[in-house]
Amino acid sequence: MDVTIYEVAKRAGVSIATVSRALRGTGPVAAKTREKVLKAVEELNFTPSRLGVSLAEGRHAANGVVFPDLAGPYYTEVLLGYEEVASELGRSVVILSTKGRTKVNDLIKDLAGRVDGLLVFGHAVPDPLIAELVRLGVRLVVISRDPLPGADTLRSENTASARALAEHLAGHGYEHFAFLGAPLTSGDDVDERWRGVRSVLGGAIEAVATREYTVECGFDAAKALLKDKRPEAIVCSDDEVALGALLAAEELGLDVPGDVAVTGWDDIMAARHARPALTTVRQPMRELGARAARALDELITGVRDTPRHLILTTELVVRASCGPHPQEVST
Amino acid sequence: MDVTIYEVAKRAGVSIATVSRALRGTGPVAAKTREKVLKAVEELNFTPSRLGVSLAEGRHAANGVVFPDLAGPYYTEVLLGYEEVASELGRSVVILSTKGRTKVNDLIKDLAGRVDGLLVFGHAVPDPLIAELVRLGVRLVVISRDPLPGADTLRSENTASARALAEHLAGHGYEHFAFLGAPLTSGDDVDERWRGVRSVLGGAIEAVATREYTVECGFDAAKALLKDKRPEAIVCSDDEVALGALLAAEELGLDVPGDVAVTGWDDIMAARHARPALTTVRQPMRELGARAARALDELITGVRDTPRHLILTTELVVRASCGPHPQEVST
DNA sequence: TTGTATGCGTTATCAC
DNA sequence: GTGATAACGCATACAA
Repeated sequence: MDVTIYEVAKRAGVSIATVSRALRGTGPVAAKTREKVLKAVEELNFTPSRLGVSLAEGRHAANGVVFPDLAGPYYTEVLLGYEEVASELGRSVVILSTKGRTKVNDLIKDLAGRVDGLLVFGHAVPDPLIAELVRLGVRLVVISRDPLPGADTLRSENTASARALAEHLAGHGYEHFAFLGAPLTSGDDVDERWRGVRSVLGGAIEAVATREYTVECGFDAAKALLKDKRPEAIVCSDDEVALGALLAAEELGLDVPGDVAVTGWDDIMAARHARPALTTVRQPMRELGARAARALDELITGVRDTPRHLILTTELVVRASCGPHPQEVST
Repeated sequence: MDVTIYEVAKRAGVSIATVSRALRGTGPVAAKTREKVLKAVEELNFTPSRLGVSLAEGRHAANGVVFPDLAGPYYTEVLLGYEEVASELGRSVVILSTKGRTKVNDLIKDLAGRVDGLLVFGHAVPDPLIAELVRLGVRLVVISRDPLPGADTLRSENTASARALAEHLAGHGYEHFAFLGAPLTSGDDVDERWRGVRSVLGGAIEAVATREYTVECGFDAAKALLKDKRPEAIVCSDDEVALGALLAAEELGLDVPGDVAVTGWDDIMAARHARPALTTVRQPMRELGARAARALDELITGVRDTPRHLILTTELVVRASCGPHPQEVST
């Protein structure tokens, strides 16, 4: 990556304008000339400098993505869907993880300066900074959050699914519930799930915090919870916390769902393989990422310039962990 | 991100050279002048264009990473270690996934054109292309592979660990083994593990292919294997395949390790939580990524210009899945 | 159909 | 201490 368009032009005996035209097919070039150019390109092994192209075109041909962490399948799946579509659209993906990072704002601003648009997970970017980015004209898609002025938002449906899940559990006859996975930040996915189940179960459900949304944290919190008072059913914020809860129950010698029912959220691959198989709400993670990439592309190319707020549908997946069912449902 | 250095200069009543100097602290600037500049910068909300800076500096301040997929904790962990250190060193990370991608070579070349150096996982980049990249002068760190001319390579130790694992299993008295996870490409991690165990177990162990290194594939392959002839111990290429094998055994009503022993590799978080807890070989995934980032930085900055081939040490982690032990080992 | 010249936004080398 | 100005590598109006 050292040879420039000038050397190609000289070797082919043409001007750099002609080389550029021949290579990108913009403007007319005589067949014979084109051949000379291509030959020179071949011989010199020329590849246009990305920097030069970007500077001249006024675009990076790259998208950014900001996430808190990459732990667990959720972020990974969304990221893969995002990268795949971005790549299809000719855009690279620049990543930024914020967890445990100092000077997050600077990092995010720097990132914003090297891409045409940004995908942001939940609260990985502080709200004031989001507002500032919007003000600066940065194309933004925010995932798993309430609608935000100036940016696209994209999420899976939570409230109705949460209600459906709660009603299903109530149908099992349970009367004492716990919601594991604290709804720390309002307006995000977990908060919506919490509100959804509570709107059905009311005072019969109590929120219990986990430090993070991981198997480990779910395990710790569930163990403490189950030792203390024992709810009949634990509604977890996500599958990983739920897997932790299953392990905690086992360690305490409790049967699931016999002694305590457990449910998750997301339907990650491990949910189906858990013992017992996990009742959960399926969320289209891959598609979330893919849609985000397309939405960002629309914003960047200017096909659309008014923000859009999309909600993807989810599906209640009933398996064994929430209790016995007359006719076995397999998924 | 629209205001240029010229507007700042005009507003501050100085030249662009002075603005640049004031901002990056290169060259002398009168205290009073600096203040004027900073004020103008503040008022206009100026941020130097990444493109302009990169073009002038002749560097991208970005690293690339090419992986086949992001499925499972292994790639994710390495990636996080890599991104963390790269970020510390002031470099962004541009990702590229090759799985199911057409025109992989073009994508990789494009990526190479927008970064200062590349981290490559195993065989995510075809060997001929690696050679070409080396020829083009691209700084390269290849992970989990045999040493390669012109590039750094970095991996965890495999052979000795595999031998230790095999000897441990032999110590249990087993006589018929299977290696689950076909060593498809020679010179990579799984191939080394296979050779290592075979060097100890000889004809007593047989290789069985999995389509990929995932729980699903491990499950399928293990089920077929266990239905057919039943080895006393299954040595899996990695923890995910091993988790699949555990599930397969359970589905077939087999006890682990009573009916069949199972071992993994990597020591991902789920290994400790598996039932039974998985005997495995711990590999420092995070550190692998971190080291890769530092190595790349050395290559890019020119601190070092001869390739280095590093091997990180691993640790045999004996848990319950390989059989009963006199004194219980907990990890 | 082709070439010239300018712009893109910086940094850095010189003069002053 | 400061200011012109030449790179950096390309795309593209505009002229020819």
